[in-house]
Amino acid sequence: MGRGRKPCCDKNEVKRGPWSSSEDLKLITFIQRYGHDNWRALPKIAVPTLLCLYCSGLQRCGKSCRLRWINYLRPDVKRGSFTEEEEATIIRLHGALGNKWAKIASHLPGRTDNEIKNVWNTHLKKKLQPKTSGSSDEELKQESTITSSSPSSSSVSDGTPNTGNSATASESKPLPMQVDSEKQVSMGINGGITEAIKESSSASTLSQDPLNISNSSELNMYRPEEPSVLNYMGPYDVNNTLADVDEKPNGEFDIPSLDDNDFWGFMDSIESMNSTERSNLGGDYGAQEADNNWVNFLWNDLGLEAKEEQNLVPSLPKQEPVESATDSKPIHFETVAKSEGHDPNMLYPPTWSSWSWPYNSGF
DNA sequence: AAAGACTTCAACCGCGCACAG
DNA sequence: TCTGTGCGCGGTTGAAGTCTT
Repeated sequence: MGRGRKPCCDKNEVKRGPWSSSEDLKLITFIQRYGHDNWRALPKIAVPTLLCLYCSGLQRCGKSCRLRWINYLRPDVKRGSFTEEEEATIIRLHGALGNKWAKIASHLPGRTDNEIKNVWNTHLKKKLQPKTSGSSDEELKQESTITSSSPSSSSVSDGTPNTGNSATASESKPLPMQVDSEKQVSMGINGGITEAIKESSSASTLSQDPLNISNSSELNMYRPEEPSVLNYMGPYDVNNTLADVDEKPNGEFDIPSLDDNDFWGFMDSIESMNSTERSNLGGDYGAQEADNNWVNFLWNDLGLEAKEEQNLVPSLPKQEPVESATDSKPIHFETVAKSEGHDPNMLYPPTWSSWSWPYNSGF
């Protein structure tokens, strides 16, 4: 043997397994800053910048970064259970295409091939099994009714497959980091926000964007209630740590430099807290809800937002030379005042429409 | 309450394809 | 044409969660 493909990265050098919140944060800040034209190079860009005494940097294989981004982190990924309509579409397309998960996914905006593959293997295959083996005419008829009534069937036959990535404005807009409402509610870090979201998005949580809000009374509803990372009283001195996140008079925030050990240590500490520690905080800190903490922290607690009118993210240079490990630059975000009466103490959640997604490669 | 079985799904792996030099 | 490189895809794995006994 011996002549196989060269492995994309040295397994001894890259980290594997589940992603931590801070790794997610590092990945997304880098993608926002540099894009993802070259997945394999991404960790190489990231590592010298991120390498510091405390945190080991984004020591992930580019492939792993890509997977994490596509399947979990990208803003238009739709999470939560599949609707009956989506399931019917999968069944129909699987019948036509077979295990072409990526193709099937292209007809289901916001759904990833991996997710569809999982759903097929865990639910749909079993669901269909009794039908295919000993299916009665009644059952078959029922199935064909479901599939033929699927509104998305036209998009299949018209020969213009939806890429599934563009999330056109007329379609149901996915939330930034959308998760299903039940999961949202149990997420620890900003239970207040997510409770409000759940209440406000009564029947169709997926068809409307609960964060796309326009007046100040609605904004008030989304202010994080206690406990929040902003008043966290755990083992870290959060007040000191968060003092690094300077709010400027115009509503801008600077995320601390990536070699800011206090800040990143704090981020790491949140995810590493055990359930007892979380419950000691007195809030809705579920034992397994550490993932996405950074999402809530950034998007909701800090209210970060790309500047739509100035096209902030695309205007950043694709790559800036990093001269040395100590030459890291702060990742800088800006928030947008929602109105003239912008209250600097108010925490503004982002809206999907304020995201201007800069990358051509399918997003 | 505990142990084992089962389920779920994020992540990994290796391959094929496209493309550049 | 050949070779190397990178990306995307589909199959598979295994940790964690849930259910059953």
